[in-house]
Amino acid sequence: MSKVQQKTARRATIKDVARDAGVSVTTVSNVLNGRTEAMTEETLRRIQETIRVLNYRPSSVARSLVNNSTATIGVIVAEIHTPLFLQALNTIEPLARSANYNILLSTARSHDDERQAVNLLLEKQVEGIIFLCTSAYVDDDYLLQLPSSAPPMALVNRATTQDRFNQIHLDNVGAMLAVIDYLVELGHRRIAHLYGPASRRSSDERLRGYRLGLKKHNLLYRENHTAPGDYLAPPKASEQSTLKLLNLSPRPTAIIAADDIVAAAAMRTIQRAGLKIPQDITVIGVDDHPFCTYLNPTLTTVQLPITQAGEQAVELLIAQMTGERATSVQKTLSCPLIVRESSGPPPSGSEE
Amino acid sequence: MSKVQQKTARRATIKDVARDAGVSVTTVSNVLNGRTEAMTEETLRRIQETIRVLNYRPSSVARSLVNNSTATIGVIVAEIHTPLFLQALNTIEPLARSANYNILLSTARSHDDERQAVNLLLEKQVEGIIFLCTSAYVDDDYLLQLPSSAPPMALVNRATTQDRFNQIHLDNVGAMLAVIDYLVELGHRRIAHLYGPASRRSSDERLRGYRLGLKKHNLLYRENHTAPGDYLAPPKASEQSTLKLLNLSPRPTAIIAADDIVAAAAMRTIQRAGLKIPQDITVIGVDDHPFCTYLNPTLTTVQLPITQAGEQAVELLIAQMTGERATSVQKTLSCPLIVRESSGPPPSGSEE
DNA sequence: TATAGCTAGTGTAACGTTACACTAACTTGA
DNA sequence: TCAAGTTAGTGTAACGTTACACTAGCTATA
Repeated sequence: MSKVQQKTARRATIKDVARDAGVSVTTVSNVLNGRTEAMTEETLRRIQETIRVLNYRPSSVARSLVNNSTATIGVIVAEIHTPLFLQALNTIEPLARSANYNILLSTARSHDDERQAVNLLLEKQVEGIIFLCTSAYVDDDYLLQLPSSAPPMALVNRATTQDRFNQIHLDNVGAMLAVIDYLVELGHRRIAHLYGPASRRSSDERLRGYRLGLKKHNLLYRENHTAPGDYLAPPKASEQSTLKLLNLSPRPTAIIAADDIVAAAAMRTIQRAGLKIPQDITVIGVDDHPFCTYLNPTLTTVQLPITQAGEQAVELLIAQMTGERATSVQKTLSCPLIVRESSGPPPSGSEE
Repeated sequence: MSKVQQKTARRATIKDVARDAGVSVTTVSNVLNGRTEAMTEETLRRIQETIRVLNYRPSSVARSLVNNSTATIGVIVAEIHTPLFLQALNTIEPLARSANYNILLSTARSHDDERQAVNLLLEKQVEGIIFLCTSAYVDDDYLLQLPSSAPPMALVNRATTQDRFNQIHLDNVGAMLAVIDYLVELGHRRIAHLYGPASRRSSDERLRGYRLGLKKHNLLYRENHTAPGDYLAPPKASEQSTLKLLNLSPRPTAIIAADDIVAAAAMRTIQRAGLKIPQDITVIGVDDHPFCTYLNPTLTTVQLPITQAGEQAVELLIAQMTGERATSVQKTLSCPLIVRESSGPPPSGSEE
């Protein structure tokens, strides 16, 4: 048996190509970078053939060093309880790739994790960082201390005090206002809210939107119409909160859940209590998980446009990285209400 | 106003640190790499202080070039219709990071996309590639042509003819056998199957497991007990297939869906036809999406251990990259049945 | 007091590529 | 015929780091 191929061959370099093709490295480099105007067909052909034979691929590490650019965007995904943020990568990556950027991915479960991830990405010389974040209350101490040589950043749904960063927020307050408008329009007067975990900024914002919405329509905010709907906790908690609401007399005619998971728990509890959705009670979620359309009835919900936010983050970053725009941008995306089967008018005779 | 800080400062390099600390670059490099034995406290302190002041971070690009190692693993996610594959990143990334590897992410929607992603990752000099894949029938032409300098690869759920790659497969046949065993044990005799899209290898494997299971228990394979349950198509198709099964007389007492999404569509169809799950009919899914526990009733399903597969892929790659193991490994993971509320004994009097 | 050995460093090639300044050989035209 | 211009290249510093070979200055010992 002839040992035709070595176990682990050394990667071919531009020098190997130059030597085998009988030209200088500069000429090969010119071919690699499309500068082929002043070049004989024969030379071009010979170089291309040599590249093919040696299975040569330029080292982007070396390129990065000399060009001082890695063509890489770092993405930190800090929210893992919902797949929405990871799924935004399905849009972010192709978009970045079409602009010739790669995605270096980090996940973060804690503030320290995030900090470590940022340091790692900075060492890797990424040219931009996207935070796909929890709206947890985290401070941004270390973000503020970043050197001026730090690349542009885009924070999706992440709290910060600085407008030196691009920021894309979700209009949680406005979304709740729209939900209440919708419910009142349908005739609901007793609207309950299963509020999210205290650790999330979004929980407060939605609760605020809920209260503002009630006020707007001259409805009383009742303490006992709210109960915890912690999507980070086992569903048991949300089920108990739902039961508590169902036992009120008069019963609320609509429940706005903290998110779709809590809404699903509420739906099960309601159905097991022998009530019909939406005939007896309306349920509305938040997130617009894909599974909303698989529930029975399908779930009316507030859509969180994370994918859209991710897209915009990429575009904002690329505009800054290419020098097309110098300043950072802050924007707030509205969250549309997606009406499905779980919402409808309150049962007749439900007036107080 | 004094111009204390430039708008975009140049990144500090090891030379800047050496100059400011009054030592050679070698000494700084020694500090960076923990070789501080032969060093006075004073020198060490001065260097560390200078690093802090200049906000210096070593360039991993330069390190990669000289060390000929990027400490990066490429991950290609080729399955985007289900979040399971992307969610595996929640495990893969921390695991890789704890071994000091970064994740360079690519998504792939087509064979060409995948090919392009591989080329990109090779240029980026990743030290290993993980395919988190569709089980679509794709050929592996270009994989076979990769040079011997290509890094180790781990294919999760991806077809290939070569055992030069690490491979982790899912035991679809065994899973279906186990489901049928379970159903027969409960007393079911008329078991239907909503089979997956023809483009997926897993669809065939599960159909084969279905037929083998029936045979094992001396049950007749009936053509009309199978119908398409294409999770890539709109749910309408699955609903119609379910209706077709419900209209059979005698009716099947159990339906095994192609995946959880199809199972959810089947459940809705069944419930709207006025039948109860599992009292009138059992429904079983495949995937174990998180939403299985939010359905009403909660869905009995076959768990696809993608996360576990991802973990093992990382471990296999790292073992090869560190030279701990030279050969590739092929393994098949079993897919456990997760029994929840949607399955139970057939209705009494359902014997033929 | 010569020298071997130690301590705390230093100097520089090399990694693979690109940018920039250069040039040999040919062509053109007055 | 020769200067100027063009064509098709070449040669090398530089990017930021590490590895490796080197050394100045001190101490201990015979």
